[in-house]
Amino acid sequence: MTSTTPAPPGRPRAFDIDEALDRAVLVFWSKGFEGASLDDLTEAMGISRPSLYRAFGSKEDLFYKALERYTEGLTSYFARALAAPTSGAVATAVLHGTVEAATMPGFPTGCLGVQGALATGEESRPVRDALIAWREEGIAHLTRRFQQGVDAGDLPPSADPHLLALYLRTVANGIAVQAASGSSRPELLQVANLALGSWPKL
Amino acid sequence: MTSTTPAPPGRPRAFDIDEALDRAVLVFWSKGFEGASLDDLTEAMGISRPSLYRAFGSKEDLFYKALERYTEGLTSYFARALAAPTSGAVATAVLHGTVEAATMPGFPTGCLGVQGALATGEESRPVRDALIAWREEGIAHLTRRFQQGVDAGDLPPSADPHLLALYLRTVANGIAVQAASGSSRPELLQVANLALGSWPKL
DNA sequence: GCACATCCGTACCGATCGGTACCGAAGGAG
DNA sequence: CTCCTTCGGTACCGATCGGTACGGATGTGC
Repeated sequence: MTSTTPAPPGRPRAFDIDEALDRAVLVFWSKGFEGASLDDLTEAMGISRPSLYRAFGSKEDLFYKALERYTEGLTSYFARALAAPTSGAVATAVLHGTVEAATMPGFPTGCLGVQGALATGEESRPVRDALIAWREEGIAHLTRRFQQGVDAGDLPPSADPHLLALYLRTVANGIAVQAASGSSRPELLQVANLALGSWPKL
Repeated sequence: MTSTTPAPPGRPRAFDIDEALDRAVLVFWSKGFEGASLDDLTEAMGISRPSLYRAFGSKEDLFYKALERYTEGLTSYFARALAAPTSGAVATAVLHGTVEAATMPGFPTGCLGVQGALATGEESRPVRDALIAWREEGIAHLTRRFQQGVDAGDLPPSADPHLLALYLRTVANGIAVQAASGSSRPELLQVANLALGSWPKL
């Protein structure tokens, strides 16, 4: 007996909501928001259409929840990378983590946060904007971390934290696109290491 | 009187086919292949639906022709960049050109070759694959150019032409994504210059 | 003039889109 | 047991999707 909520009224849900969400992540990841139809989603999740709507609200809400789960799961390397001891180690961990996450065997290639909705029609604009904000948030986290690096002296005083953060995010975006195009993990690791060659030295 | 084909039989076309194609480029560029509906396209092009089909075949064929026109027009900087005197000048021209093309005032942000169809549903896979091939072709051109650079001695003998080409394309992809996310031209120019800092020195 | 070929747009096609009304089933509370 | 709430799926909704049949218009070649 766990200490979870005692037991909600009504008929209990017959499927694992997190497992279903994981399946939705894979569909959105490989086909994008607009390319993923409700039939694609319900088939992959193993549930009927009304069940999906009861559990997640709408296709758009499902996407947001899938993005959240993706962030906390397959992209958790990012939060760990921010905790690396030096700014240089952060940069290395971010790019290496990006390469690994974007070329994970058994998963779609690339990054949900990039290819989920890069250019869309008018009605999917909120989703596109949410992904822009998602990427922007990553830049903001990196900027703060590199400002700490400047303050702590592991970056030169002349270093521009925002520029470095934008640079990392740009290279990570590019890696995601190349992974989606079929580039291999070893190739992209070389690219990441080459990009790290411009990292400011003390 | 020009020296074009004398005059085809039948009723002459009432619109400029290249101008219509330019409009289609803008629609595909900003909304992507899947996000661009036929109503979006016909409205922007100023022609009716059957006219579009007579002139271009299908939505998919229209996209391919739009991509071709985009390549020869707004992305012609790439061909010029390849003709720069040294490998380093090529790299600089490619990234600077990418930034400019991706942040051109009055045009959609980003790059049609990236956001036109990055992740799609099953039925749009040929379009996605065509864009992968389009980007791959750019890498192949750069690889050959940098091999010339190694042979000519403007790159160190240890330089890997393919890796350098993949690196440039990766950064260019990332710049395109960031431009589509709203990053400014000056910001991205700084990013491009930072990326060029890893360029191998003689 | 007459054929002929191509273009024009209106009005339509079946298919698929995202989303929901409905009703029976399955649980807890009294 | 009865009530109540939520879940289950079938079967459907209007809207939009990409694509086309068709009849009138407009040009060239004879």
